[in-house]
Amino acid sequence: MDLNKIAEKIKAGLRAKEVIIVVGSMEVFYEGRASSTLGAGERLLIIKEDGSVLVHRPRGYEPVNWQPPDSKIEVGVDEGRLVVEARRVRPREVLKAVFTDVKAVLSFKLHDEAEFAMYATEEDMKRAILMEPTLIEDGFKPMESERRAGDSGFIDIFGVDREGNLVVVEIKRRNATSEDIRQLLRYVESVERELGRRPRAIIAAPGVQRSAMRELASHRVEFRCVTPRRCAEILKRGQGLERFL
Amino acid sequence: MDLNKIAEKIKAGLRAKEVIIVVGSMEVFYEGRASSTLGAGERLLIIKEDGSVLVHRPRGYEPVNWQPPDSKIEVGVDEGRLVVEARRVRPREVLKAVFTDVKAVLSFKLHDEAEFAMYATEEDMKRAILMEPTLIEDGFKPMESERRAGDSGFIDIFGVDREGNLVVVEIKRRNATSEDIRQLLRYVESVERELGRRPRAIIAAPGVQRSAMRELASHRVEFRCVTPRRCAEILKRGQGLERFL
DNA sequence: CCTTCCGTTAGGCTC
DNA sequence: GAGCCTAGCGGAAGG
Repeated sequence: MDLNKIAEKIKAGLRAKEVIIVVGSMEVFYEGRASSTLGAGERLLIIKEDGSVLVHRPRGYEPVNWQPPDSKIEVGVDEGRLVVEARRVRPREVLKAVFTDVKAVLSFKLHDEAEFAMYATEEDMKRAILMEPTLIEDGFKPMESERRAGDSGFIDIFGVDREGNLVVVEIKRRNATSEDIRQLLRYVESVERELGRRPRAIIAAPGVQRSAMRELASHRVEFRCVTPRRCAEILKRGQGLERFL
Repeated sequence: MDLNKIAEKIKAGLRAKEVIIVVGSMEVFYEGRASSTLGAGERLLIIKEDGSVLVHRPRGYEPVNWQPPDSKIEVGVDEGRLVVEARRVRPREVLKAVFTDVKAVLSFKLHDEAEFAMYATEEDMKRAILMEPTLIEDGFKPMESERRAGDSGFIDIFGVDREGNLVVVEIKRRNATSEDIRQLLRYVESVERELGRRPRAIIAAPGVQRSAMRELASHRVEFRCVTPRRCAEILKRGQGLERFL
Protein backbone atom coordinates (compact mmCIF):
# COMPACT_ATOMS: atom_id res chain seq x y z
CA MET A 1 0.00 0.00 0.00
CA ASP A 2 1.56 3.30 -0.98
CA LEU A 3 2.06 6.15 1.43
CA ASN A 4 -0.66 8.34 -0.04
CA LYS A 5 -3.20 5.56 0.34
CA ILE A 6 -2.08 5.10 3.95
CA ALA A 7 -2.38 8.82 4.63
CA GLU A 8 -5.87 8.77 3.14
CA LYS A 9 -6.88 5.86 5.31
CA ILE A 10 -5.69 7.67 8.44
CA LYS A 11 -7.50 10.86 7.42
CA ALA A 12 -10.69 8.91 6.84
CA GLY A 13 -10.33 7.36 10.27
CA LEU A 14 -9.84 10.78 11.85
CA ARG A 15 -12.95 12.16 10.15
CA ALA A 16 -14.99 9.19 11.35
CA LYS A 17 -13.53 9.49 14.86
CA GLU A 18 -12.16 6.01 14.77
CA VAL A 19 -9.29 4.52 16.74
CA ILE A 20 -6.30 4.27 14.41
CA ILE A 21 -3.29 2.03 14.82
CA VAL A 22 -0.20 2.44 12.67
CA VAL A 23 2.63 -0.08 12.95
CA GLY A 24 5.93 0.75 11.35
CA SER A 25 9.39 2.20 11.49
CA MET A 26 9.43 5.80 12.66
CA GLU A 27 11.36 8.59 14.29
CA VAL A 28 9.59 10.63 16.96
CA PHE A 29 10.07 14.22 18.03
CA TYR A 30 8.45 15.98 20.96
CA GLU A 31 8.73 19.61 21.87
CA GLY A 32 6.78 21.33 24.62
CA ARG A 33 7.16 21.34 28.38
CA ALA A 34 10.31 19.37 27.71
CA SER A 35 11.68 18.09 24.44
CA SER A 36 12.74 14.67 23.27
CA THR A 37 13.91 12.80 20.23
CA LEU A 38 13.72 9.11 19.47
CA GLY A 39 15.67 7.64 16.57
CA ALA A 40 14.32 5.20 13.98
CA GLY A 41 12.74 2.01 15.24
CA GLU A 42 9.63 -0.10 14.84
CA ARG A 43 6.76 0.97 17.06
CA LEU A 44 3.04 1.41 17.48
CA LEU A 45 1.32 4.74 16.91
CA ILE A 46 -2.21 4.91 18.27
CA ILE A 47 -4.60 7.77 17.62
CA LYS A 48 -7.83 7.68 19.60
CA GLU A 49 -11.18 9.20 18.68
CA ASP A 50 -10.71 12.08 21.14
CA GLY A 51 -7.35 13.09 19.69
CA SER A 52 -5.16 11.31 22.24
CA VAL A 53 -1.96 9.99 20.68
CA LEU A 54 0.33 7.28 22.00
CA VAL A 55 3.67 5.98 20.78
CA HIS A 56 4.54 2.57 22.20
CA ARG A 57 7.86 0.79 21.90
CA PRO A 58 7.91 -3.04 21.95
CA ARG A 59 8.77 -3.07 25.66
CA GLY A 60 7.51 -1.32 28.76
CA TYR A 61 4.15 -0.41 30.12
CA GLU A 62 4.42 3.29 29.47
CA PRO A 63 4.21 5.12 26.16
CA VAL A 64 7.55 6.61 25.15
CA ASN A 65 5.78 9.68 23.78
CA TRP A 66 2.19 10.81 23.88
CA GLN A 67 -0.25 13.64 23.50
CA PRO A 68 -3.34 14.00 25.71
CA PRO A 69 -6.95 14.28 24.44
CA ASP A 70 -8.00 17.17 22.17
CA SER A 71 -4.78 17.35 20.22
CA LYS A 72 -5.13 18.52 16.62
CA ILE A 73 -3.81 15.91 14.25
CA GLU A 74 -2.34 16.47 10.80
CA VAL A 75 -1.30 13.76 8.41
CA GLY A 76 0.83 14.25 5.33
CA VAL A 77 3.41 12.75 3.03
CA ASP A 78 6.73 14.55 2.77
CA GLU A 79 9.70 13.37 0.71
CA GLY A 80 8.47 9.82 0.64
CA ARG A 81 7.75 9.66 4.36
CA LEU A 82 4.46 9.57 6.21
CA VAL A 83 4.30 12.35 8.81
CA VAL A 84 1.79 12.48 11.66
CA GLU A 85 1.75 15.61 13.82
CA ALA A 86 -0.30 16.11 16.97
CA ARG A 87 -0.43 19.63 18.36
CA ARG A 88 -2.01 21.18 21.37
CA VAL A 89 -2.06 24.78 22.42
CA ARG A 90 -2.15 24.92 26.22
CA PRO A 91 0.49 24.09 26.97
CA ARG A 92 1.96 24.50 23.51
CA GLU A 93 3.23 21.09 22.52
CA VAL A 94 3.96 19.20 19.34
CA LEU A 95 4.46 15.49 18.82
CA LYS A 96 5.73 14.43 15.40
CA ALA A 97 6.11 10.88 14.11
CA VAL A 98 7.93 10.40 10.82
CA PHE A 99 7.46 6.97 9.25
CA THR A 100 9.95 5.53 6.82
CA ASP A 101 8.04 2.29 6.58
CA VAL A 102 4.52 1.20 7.43
CA LYS A 103 3.78 -2.45 8.19
CA ALA A 104 0.08 -2.05 8.95
CA VAL A 105 -2.70 0.48 9.42
CA LEU A 106 -5.92 -0.36 11.22
CA SER A 107 -8.86 1.90 11.83
CA PHE A 108 -11.95 0.93 13.78
CA LYS A 109 -14.98 2.64 15.17
CA LEU A 110 -15.05 1.32 18.72
CA HIS A 111 -18.23 1.42 20.81
CA ASP A 112 -17.55 1.43 24.50
CA GLU A 113 -19.89 2.97 27.02
CA ALA A 114 -19.33 0.49 29.85
CA GLU A 115 -18.78 1.70 33.38
CA PHE A 116 -15.43 1.22 35.02
CA ALA A 117 -15.66 0.26 38.68
CA MET A 118 -12.63 0.37 40.96
CA TYR A 119 -12.84 -1.02 44.46
CA ALA A 120 -11.06 -0.17 47.69
CA THR A 121 -10.66 3.53 47.29
CA GLU A 122 -10.09 5.58 50.43
CA GLU A 123 -13.87 6.01 50.49
CA ASP A 124 -14.34 2.23 50.48
CA MET A 125 -11.84 1.88 53.30
CA LYS A 126 -13.94 4.27 55.35
CA ARG A 127 -17.07 2.23 54.64
CA ALA A 128 -15.24 -0.94 55.64
CA ILE A 129 -14.14 0.58 58.96
CA LEU A 130 -17.65 1.83 59.66
CA MET A 131 -18.95 -1.67 58.92
CA GLU A 132 -16.19 -3.36 60.95
CA PRO A 133 -14.92 -0.89 63.61
CA THR A 134 -12.69 -3.56 65.21
CA LEU A 135 -10.32 -2.78 62.31
CA ILE A 136 -9.40 0.16 64.55
CA GLU A 137 -9.75 -1.61 67.90
CA ASP A 138 -12.19 -3.62 70.01
CA GLY A 139 -14.83 -1.37 71.47
CA PHE A 140 -14.32 1.46 68.99
CA LYS A 141 -17.62 3.19 68.19
CA PRO A 142 -17.71 5.46 65.14
CA MET A 143 -20.06 8.43 65.61
CA GLU A 144 -19.57 10.58 62.54
CA SER A 145 -17.79 10.37 59.22
CA GLU A 146 -16.63 13.46 57.36
CA ARG A 147 -17.09 15.63 60.44
CA ARG A 148 -16.06 19.21 59.84
CA ALA A 149 -12.98 20.17 61.91
CA GLY A 150 -13.13 23.99 62.03
CA ASP A 151 -11.32 25.24 58.96
CA SER A 152 -8.82 22.38 58.98
CA GLY A 153 -10.93 20.14 56.77
CA PHE A 154 -12.92 16.98 57.40
CA ILE A 155 -12.23 14.18 59.85
CA ASP A 156 -12.54 10.79 58.12
CA ILE A 157 -14.03 9.05 61.16
CA PHE A 158 -14.85 10.59 64.54
CA GLY A 159 -15.83 8.30 67.40
CA VAL A 160 -15.25 7.10 70.96
CA ASP A 161 -13.23 4.23 72.38
CA ARG A 162 -14.46 1.74 74.95
CA GLU A 163 -13.45 4.08 77.79
CA GLY A 164 -15.33 7.01 76.35
CA ASN A 165 -12.30 8.89 74.99
CA LEU A 166 -12.84 10.80 71.78
CA VAL A 167 -11.04 9.32 68.76
CA VAL A 168 -10.07 10.95 65.48
CA VAL A 169 -9.25 8.50 62.69
CA GLU A 170 -7.44 9.51 59.51
CA ILE A 171 -7.49 6.99 56.68
CA LYS A 172 -4.91 6.61 53.93
CA ARG A 173 -4.84 3.93 51.26
CA ARG A 174 -1.06 4.35 50.97
CA ASN A 175 1.70 4.68 53.56
CA ALA A 176 1.15 7.68 55.81
CA THR A 177 3.50 10.63 55.38
CA SER A 178 4.52 13.31 57.86
CA GLU A 179 2.13 15.62 56.05
CA ASP A 180 -0.69 13.18 56.89
CA ILE A 181 0.40 13.17 60.55
CA ARG A 182 0.37 16.96 60.61
CA GLN A 183 -3.10 17.00 59.04
CA LEU A 184 -4.35 14.58 61.72
CA LEU A 185 -2.84 16.76 64.46
CA ARG A 186 -4.65 19.80 63.07
CA TYR A 187 -7.90 17.85 63.44
CA VAL A 188 -6.97 16.90 67.01
CA GLU A 189 -6.36 20.52 67.92
CA SER A 190 -9.54 21.66 66.23
CA VAL A 191 -11.58 19.10 68.19
CA GLU A 192 -9.86 20.06 71.44
CA ARG A 193 -10.67 23.74 70.85
CA GLU A 194 -14.27 22.90 70.02
CA LEU A 195 -15.07 20.29 72.67
CA GLY A 196 -12.49 21.02 75.34
CA ARG A 197 -11.22 17.43 75.39
CA ARG A 198 -8.18 16.20 73.54
CA PRO A 199 -9.07 13.18 71.37
CA ARG A 200 -6.82 10.21 70.60
CA ALA A 201 -5.32 10.38 67.12
CA ILE A 202 -5.25 7.22 65.02
CA ILE A 203 -3.90 6.87 61.51
CA ALA A 204 -5.31 3.88 59.64
CA ALA A 205 -3.13 3.05 56.64
CA PRO A 206 -1.15 0.18 55.12
CA GLY A 207 2.01 1.62 56.70
CA VAL A 208 3.93 4.72 57.75
CA GLN A 209 6.80 6.22 55.80
CA ARG A 210 10.04 5.82 57.69
CA SER A 211 10.53 9.60 57.63
CA ALA A 212 7.19 10.11 59.38
CA MET A 213 7.86 7.67 62.23
CA ARG A 214 9.49 10.22 64.54
CA GLU A 215 6.59 12.63 64.13
CA LEU A 216 4.18 9.77 64.81
CA ALA A 217 5.88 8.83 68.07
CA SER A 218 6.59 12.31 69.35
CA HIS A 219 2.98 13.43 68.97
CA ARG A 220 1.50 10.20 70.33
CA VAL A 221 -0.30 9.43 67.13
CA GLU A 222 -1.35 5.77 67.02
CA PHE A 223 -1.05 3.62 63.92
CA ARG A 224 -3.37 0.84 62.77
CA CYS A 225 -2.45 -1.26 59.77
CA VAL A 226 -5.47 -1.19 57.47
CA THR A 227 -5.03 -2.10 53.81
CA PRO A 228 -7.33 -1.34 50.86
CA ARG A 229 -7.15 -5.04 50.04
CA ARG A 230 -8.59 -6.16 53.36
CA CYS A 231 -11.22 -3.43 53.19
CA ALA A 232 -12.29 -4.64 49.76
CA GLU A 233 -12.74 -8.15 51.18
CA ILE A 234 -14.82 -6.86 54.07
CA LEU A 235 -17.04 -4.90 51.73
CA LYS A 236 -17.42 -7.92 49.46
CA ARG A 237 -18.43 -10.01 52.46
CA GLY A 238 -20.87 -7.27 53.44
CA GLN A 239 -22.42 -7.22 49.99
CA GLY A 240 -22.78 -10.98 50.19
CA LEU A 241 -24.78 -10.56 53.39
CA GLU A 242 -26.91 -7.78 51.96
CA ARG A 243 -28.33 -10.19 49.43
CA PHE A 244 -29.98 -12.12 52.22
CA LEU A 245 -31.46 -9.10 53.96
CA MET B 1 -11.61 -16.43 11.82
CA ASP B 2 -12.69 -18.76 14.60
CA LEU B 3 -11.69 -18.30 18.21
CA ASN B 4 -9.32 -21.26 18.30
CA LYS B 5 -7.42 -19.87 15.31
CA ILE B 6 -7.23 -16.51 17.03
CA ALA B 7 -5.96 -18.08 20.24
CA GLU B 8 -3.32 -19.94 18.23
CA LYS B 9 -2.21 -16.76 16.54
CA ILE B 10 -1.80 -15.04 19.91
CA LYS B 11 0.12 -17.99 21.33
CA ALA B 12 2.44 -18.00 18.33
CA GLY B 13 3.04 -14.28 18.83
CA LEU B 14 3.84 -14.84 22.52
CA ARG B 15 6.33 -17.61 21.68
CA ALA B 16 8.02 -15.37 19.13
CA LYS B 17 8.05 -12.43 21.55
CA GLU B 18 6.07 -10.28 19.19
CA VAL B 19 3.88 -7.31 19.96
CA ILE B 20 0.26 -8.45 19.75
CA ILE B 21 -2.79 -6.27 19.24
CA VAL B 22 -6.30 -7.62 19.68
CA VAL B 23 -9.26 -5.44 18.80
CA GLY B 24 -12.69 -6.52 19.91
CA SER B 25 -15.50 -6.53 22.41
CA MET B 26 -14.40 -7.59 25.87
CA GLU B 27 -15.01 -7.47 29.57
CA VAL B 28 -12.03 -6.82 31.82
CA PHE B 29 -11.33 -7.88 35.40
CA TYR B 30 -8.43 -6.81 37.55
CA GLU B 31 -7.61 -8.03 41.02
CA GLY B 32 -4.47 -7.16 42.93
CA ARG B 33 -3.39 -4.07 44.80
CA ALA B 34 -6.90 -2.87 44.06
CA SER B 35 -9.61 -4.55 42.05
CA SER B 36 -11.77 -3.38 39.20
CA THR B 37 -14.30 -4.56 36.68
CA LEU B 38 -15.15 -3.14 33.30
CA GLY B 39 -18.28 -4.28 31.45
CA ALA B 40 -18.49 -5.24 27.80
CA GLY B 41 -17.23 -2.76 25.25
CA GLU B 42 -14.97 -2.50 22.20
CA ARG B 43 -11.34 -1.90 23.07
CA LEU B 44 -7.70 -2.55 22.27
CA LEU B 45 -5.69 -5.18 24.06
CA ILE B 46 -1.94 -4.87 23.57
CA ILE B 47 0.57 -7.47 24.70
CA LYS B 48 4.21 -6.46 24.41
CA GLU B 49 7.23 -8.72 23.99
CA ASP B 50 8.27 -8.25 27.62
CA GLY B 51 4.88 -9.31 28.97
CA SER B 52 3.45 -5.84 29.52
CA VAL B 53 -0.28 -5.73 28.87
CA LEU B 54 -2.43 -2.69 28.14
CA VAL B 55 -6.18 -2.30 27.72
CA HIS B 56 -7.14 0.92 25.96
CA ARG B 57 -10.63 2.33 25.58
CA PRO B 58 -11.42 4.51 22.55
CA ARG B 59 -10.88 7.70 24.57
CA GLY B 60 -8.26 8.98 26.96
CA TYR B 61 -4.51 8.92 27.11
CA GLU B 62 -4.28 6.37 29.87
CA PRO B 63 -4.91 2.63 29.74
CA VAL B 64 -8.01 1.63 31.69
CA ASN B 65 -6.29 -1.54 32.87
CA TRP B 66 -2.75 -2.80 32.54
CA GLN B 67 -0.10 -5.14 33.76
CA PRO B 68 3.59 -4.15 33.99
CA PRO B 69 6.45 -6.08 32.31
CA ASP B 70 7.16 -9.76 33.15
CA SER B 71 3.56 -10.79 33.51
CA LYS B 72 2.86 -14.44 32.63
CA ILE B 73 0.26 -14.60 29.91
CA GLU B 74 -2.22 -17.38 29.29
CA VAL B 75 -4.58 -17.59 26.36
CA GLY B 76 -7.54 -19.93 26.09
CA VAL B 77 -11.03 -20.42 24.75
CA ASP B 78 -13.78 -20.99 27.28
CA GLU B 79 -17.47 -21.40 26.45
CA GLY B 80 -17.09 -19.73 23.10
CA ARG B 81 -15.13 -16.78 24.46
CA LEU B 82 -11.46 -15.88 24.07
CA VAL B 83 -9.82 -15.39 27.47
CA VAL B 84 -6.47 -13.65 27.98
CA GLU B 85 -5.01 -13.66 31.49
CA ALA B 86 -1.91 -11.82 32.62
CA ARG B 87 -0.58 -12.72 36.07
CA ARG B 88 2.26 -11.50 38.14
CA VAL B 89 3.41 -12.68 41.50
CA ARG B 90 4.92 -9.72 43.36
CA PRO B 91 2.63 -8.12 44.00
CA ARG B 92 0.10 -10.84 43.24
CA GLU B 93 -2.10 -9.45 40.48
CA VAL B 94 -4.31 -10.81 37.75
CA LEU B 95 -5.70 -9.04 34.72
CA LYS B 96 -8.29 -10.96 32.73
CA ALA B 97 -9.83 -9.93 29.42
CA VAL B 98 -12.79 -11.95 28.17
CA PHE B 99 -13.61 -11.38 24.50
CA THR B 100 -17.05 -12.06 23.11
CA ASP B 101 -16.05 -10.80 19.69
CA VAL B 102 -12.74 -10.21 17.94
CA LYS B 103 -12.50 -7.71 15.09
CA ALA B 104 -8.79 -8.04 14.42
CA VAL B 105 -5.59 -9.64 15.67
CA LEU B 106 -2.17 -8.35 14.68
CA SER B 107 1.17 -9.71 15.70
CA PHE B 108 4.51 -8.21 14.72
CA LYS B 109 8.11 -8.66 15.66
CA LEU B 110 9.21 -5.07 16.26
CA HIS B 111 12.86 -4.07 16.15
CA ASP B 112 13.58 -0.97 18.17
CA GLU B 113 16.96 -0.31 19.73
CA ALA B 114 16.98 3.47 19.25
CA GLU B 115 18.02 5.73 22.09
CA PHE B 116 15.44 7.98 23.67
CA ALA B 117 16.82 11.40 24.51
CA MET B 118 14.90 13.74 26.78
CA TYR B 119 16.14 17.27 27.20
CA ALA B 120 15.87 19.68 30.09
CA THR B 121 15.37 17.40 33.01
CA GLU B 122 16.24 18.80 36.44
CA GLU B 123 19.71 17.37 35.91
CA ASP B 124 19.99 19.31 32.63
CA MET B 125 18.91 22.48 34.37
CA LYS B 126 21.76 22.07 36.83
CA ARG B 127 24.23 21.61 33.99
CA ALA B 128 22.86 24.72 32.29
CA ILE B 129 23.28 26.80 35.45
CA LEU B 130 26.83 25.51 35.95
CA MET B 131 27.56 26.44 32.33
CA GLU B 132 25.84 29.83 32.63
CA PRO B 133 25.87 30.95 36.30
CA THR B 134 24.42 34.37 35.41
CA LEU B 135 21.08 32.51 35.24
CA ILE B 136 21.29 32.89 39.03
CA GLU B 137 22.94 36.33 39.09
CA ASP B 138 25.95 38.27 37.83
CA GLY B 139 29.04 37.29 39.74
CA PHE B 140 27.65 34.00 41.04
CA LYS B 141 30.39 31.38 41.24
CA PRO B 142 29.29 27.74 41.64
CA MET B 143 31.76 25.73 43.73
CA GLU B 144 30.13 22.33 44.17
CA SER B 145 27.13 20.47 42.84
CA GLU B 146 25.42 17.70 44.82
CA ARG B 147 27.19 18.76 48.01
CA ARG B 148 26.13 16.65 50.99
CA ALA B 149 24.22 18.74 53.56
CA GLY B 150 24.54 16.72 56.78
CA ASP B 151 21.69 14.24 56.79
CA SER B 152 19.31 16.64 55.03
CA GLY B 153 20.22 15.44 51.54
CA PHE B 154 22.18 17.01 48.70
CA ILE B 155 22.47 20.66 47.72
CA ASP B 156 21.91 21.09 43.98
CA ILE B 157 24.47 23.90 43.63
CA PHE B 158 26.64 25.40 46.36
CA GLY B 159 28.61 28.56 45.57
CA VAL B 160 29.51 32.15 46.45
CA ASP B 161 28.14 35.47 45.26
CA ARG B 162 30.23 38.42 44.14
CA GLU B 163 30.58 39.66 47.70
CA GLY B 164 31.79 36.33 49.01
CA ASN B 165 28.55 35.24 50.67
CA LEU B 166 27.78 31.55 50.57
CA VAL B 167 24.86 30.62 48.31
CA VAL B 168 22.70 27.50 48.32
CA VAL B 169 20.71 26.95 45.11
CA GLU B 170 17.80 24.52 44.87
CA ILE B 171 16.57 23.70 41.36
CA LYS B 172 13.08 22.61 40.35
CA ARG B 173 11.81 22.07 36.82
CA ARG B 174 8.26 22.83 38.00
CA ASN B 175 6.84 25.53 40.25
CA ALA B 176 8.38 25.43 43.70
CA THR B 177 6.17 24.19 46.57
CA SER B 178 6.38 24.97 50.28
CA GLU B 179 7.92 21.53 50.73
CA ASP B 180 10.71 22.63 48.38
CA ILE B 181 11.21 25.80 50.42
CA ARG B 182 11.43 23.78 53.62
CA GLN B 183 13.96 21.45 52.01
CA LEU B 184 16.08 24.44 50.98
CA LEU B 185 15.91 25.85 54.51
CA ARG B 186 17.12 22.54 55.92
CA TYR B 187 20.16 22.85 53.65
CA VAL B 188 20.72 26.43 54.82
CA GLU B 189 20.68 25.35 58.44
CA SER B 190 22.92 22.40 57.78
CA VAL B 191 25.49 24.65 56.09
CA GLU B 192 25.26 27.19 58.90
CA ARG B 193 25.90 24.45 61.48
CA GLU B 194 28.82 23.12 59.48
CA LEU B 195 30.53 26.33 58.39
CA GLY B 196 29.30 28.84 60.95
CA ARG B 197 28.03 31.24 58.29
CA ARG B 198 24.46 31.45 57.13
CA PRO B 199 24.27 31.13 53.32
CA ARG B 200 21.81 32.89 51.04
CA ALA B 201 19.02 30.60 49.85
CA ILE B 202 17.98 30.73 46.20
CA ILE B 203 15.30 28.65 44.55
CA ALA B 204 15.68 28.36 40.77
CA ALA B 205 12.43 27.24 39.16
CA PRO B 206 9.89 28.30 36.53
CA GLY B 207 7.74 29.76 39.30
CA VAL B 208 6.54 29.48 42.88
CA GLN B 209 3.19 28.04 43.93
CA ARG B 210 0.96 30.75 45.32
CA SER B 211 0.68 28.82 48.58
CA ALA B 212 4.46 28.83 49.01
CA MET B 213 4.90 32.58 48.54
CA ARG B 214 4.48 33.47 52.20
CA GLU B 215 7.04 30.90 53.29
CA LEU B 216 9.40 32.22 50.62
CA ALA B 217 9.14 35.80 51.84
CA SER B 218 9.14 35.13 55.57
CA HIS B 219 12.31 33.04 55.40
CA ARG B 220 14.12 35.37 52.99
CA VAL B 221 14.41 32.74 50.32
CA GLU B 222 15.20 34.35 46.96
CA PHE B 223 13.57 33.24 43.72
CA ARG B 224 15.12 33.10 40.25
CA CYS B 225 12.95 32.29 37.27
CA VAL B 226 14.75 29.48 35.44
CA THR B 227 12.78 27.35 32.97
CA PRO B 228 13.65 23.91 31.59
CA ARG B 229 13.03 25.35 28.14
CA ARG B 230 15.66 28.05 28.46
CA CYS B 231 18.11 25.58 29.99
CA ALA B 232 17.64 23.27 27.01
CA GLU B 233 18.53 26.14 24.69
CA ILE B 234 21.65 26.93 26.68
CA LEU B 235 22.74 23.30 26.61
CA LYS B 236 22.09 23.11 22.88
CA ARG B 237 24.23 26.20 22.38
CA GLY B 238 26.89 24.64 24.60
CA GLN B 239 26.90 21.43 22.62
CA GLY B 240 27.28 23.46 19.47
CA LEU B 241 30.42 25.02 20.92
CA GLU B 242 31.81 21.69 22.05
CA ARG B 243 31.96 20.55 18.46
CA PHE B 244 34.59 23.19 17.74
CA LEU B 245 36.79 22.33 20.71
C1' DC C 1 -10.09 29.30 36.07
C1' DC C 2 -6.67 27.80 39.53
C1' DT C 3 -4.72 24.75 43.20
C1' DT C 4 -4.22 20.55 45.55
C1' DC C 5 -4.10 15.75 46.02
C1' DC C 6 -4.33 10.85 44.47
C1' DG C 7 -2.66 6.86 41.54
C1' DT C 8 -3.09 -0.67 40.64
C1' DT C 9 0.88 5.64 40.11
C1' DA C 10 5.60 3.83 37.10
C1' DG C 11 10.36 4.15 37.02
C1' DG C 12 14.84 5.46 38.68
C1' DC C 13 18.25 5.84 42.09
C1' DT C 14 20.31 5.25 46.64
C1' DC C 15 21.23 2.84 50.76
C1' DG D 1 15.52 -5.46 48.37
C1' DA D 2 13.40 -1.49 50.50
C1' DG D 3 12.86 3.41 50.83
C1' DC D 4 12.49 7.70 48.63
C1' DC D 5 11.82 11.10 44.83
C1' DT D 6 10.49 12.66 40.20
C1' DA D 7 7.18 12.92 36.23
C1' DG D 8 6.20 16.33 29.50
C1' DC D 9 3.25 13.08 35.34
C1' DG D 10 -2.63 12.61 34.19
C1' DG D 11 -6.92 13.17 36.34
C1' DA D 12 -10.30 14.49 39.85
C1' DA D 13 -12.08 17.34 43.26
C1' DG D 14 -12.53 21.57 45.50
C1' DG D 15 -12.33 26.72 45.75
